[in-house]
Amino acid sequence: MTRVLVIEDEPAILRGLADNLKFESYDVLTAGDGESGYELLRTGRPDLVILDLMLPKMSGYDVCRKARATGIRTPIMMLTARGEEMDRVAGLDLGADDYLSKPFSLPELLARVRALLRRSQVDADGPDSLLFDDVAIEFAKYEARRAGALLDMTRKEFQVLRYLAAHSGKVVSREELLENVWGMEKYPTTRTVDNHILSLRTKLERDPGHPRRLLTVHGVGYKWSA
Amino acid sequence: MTRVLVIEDEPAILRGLADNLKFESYDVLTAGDGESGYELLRTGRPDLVILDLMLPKMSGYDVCRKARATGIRTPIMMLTARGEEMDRVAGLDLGADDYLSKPFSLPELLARVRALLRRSQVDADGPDSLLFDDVAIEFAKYEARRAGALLDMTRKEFQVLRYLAAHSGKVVSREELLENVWGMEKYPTTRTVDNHILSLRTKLERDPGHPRRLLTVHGVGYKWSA
DNA sequence: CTCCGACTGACAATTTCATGACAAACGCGC
DNA sequence: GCGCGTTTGTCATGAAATTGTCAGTCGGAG
Repeated sequence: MTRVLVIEDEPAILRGLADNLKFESYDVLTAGDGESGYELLRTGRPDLVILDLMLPKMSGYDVCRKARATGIRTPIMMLTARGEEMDRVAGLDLGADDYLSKPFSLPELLARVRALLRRSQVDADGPDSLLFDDVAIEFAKYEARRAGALLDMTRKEFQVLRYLAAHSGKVVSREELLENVWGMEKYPTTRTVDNHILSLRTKLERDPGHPRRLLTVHGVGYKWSA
Repeated sequence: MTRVLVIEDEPAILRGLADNLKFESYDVLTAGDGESGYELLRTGRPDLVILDLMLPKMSGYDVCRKARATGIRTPIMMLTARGEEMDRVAGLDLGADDYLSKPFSLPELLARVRALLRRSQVDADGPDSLLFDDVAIEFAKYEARRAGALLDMTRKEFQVLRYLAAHSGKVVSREELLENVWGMEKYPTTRTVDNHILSLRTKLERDPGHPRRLLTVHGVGYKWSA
């Protein structure tokens, strides 16, 4: 069963969310403050977290940041109180995956929960690390080394590489990459994908001009060759 | 060509959508109310429907429900007006595949349209792999090996081969191939088909001069012999 | 304000595709 | 078996589509 962790200090809202999620047949964990919430996030193996911004002991921001810093990639939906001037972008950059302002409509929250879960299922099966040639990559740490030396790779590059590696061998179209790595709210051109492939190649391939790992399949897309 | 049906009563929006979809080289059908929209949905063979919720004569809900009830599985993207208290859950249960709230960003709509279309095309006919003689083919990887060695095959070759193998034993006319592999809007010469058969034979047959897999049926077409 | 990553657009390089010509093979009637 | 019209095999070539690459812009984070 899918497990959802709700971290929220207002008992009425916490209760309402928990009941409704249970009714939708999710397994529900709850926490009333940031610290215990973070503990449950670490230990309870939730598939998704609904995280209030204003919390006792540790703020939602901090929970989110700390989780991401330690490699936890569980999808997080942030809740902000009415009138709170949440900087959506800042929140998303902390690693939250979606965000909703109170008061929210319950059906909308449930729809977003489903959407997040659906999306996370796609890239959840990505590998935690990659080893090939003289390269070692740890996705949790966003760290890549080549012959021991740190490579300067960007977030997007990690994401693109991880998605390709998650579907090792299978050809992935540019559209599929855009949809799953960038998300539907963004809409760069397919040319953008090529650029990231290009930079990945120059960093990872032995001979970037004749790639052996990040392969082009003309007219279709790219594929990762393990 | 991919055909999109837009059912929307506000002329400005209808026009805008139609123009932009045409610019993206879709074939566009339009309807201004629910009833005529439903008729076009039944008779126009669209590949996707963009459906406004509030419509004269028959609501978007009803169009969607009626379509699903009669076995029409065309992907449907629903549009909801700003401030409308749309119950997304109810909408989803009616069988809509995606939603967007007005005002929406055009690029996002187009991205979602592409995503929906791609998903609906995933279950294209044909086997996932082929094994015969000393050849092994995996279509998802666009990879063909002969005695272990990679063959350099093009996208069209994979597509043609897959279609023939999907109808193993049955004779397939050139016209049928052109329609199903190239698409109805393209119309190359039947000579083009022969060329692809030729290259497939030189790559896959033990003795390309005396094919045993890709057989010619004089005056009719080709067939795959498993 | 400055830097860096992300994105765009242009152009070049490459790959694939379609066409047409001609030769070869086929089917059929004699 | 022979001749003839039709269909298919084969190849070279140019067109078209796709991708590689780079420089420059934009916007947000520090």
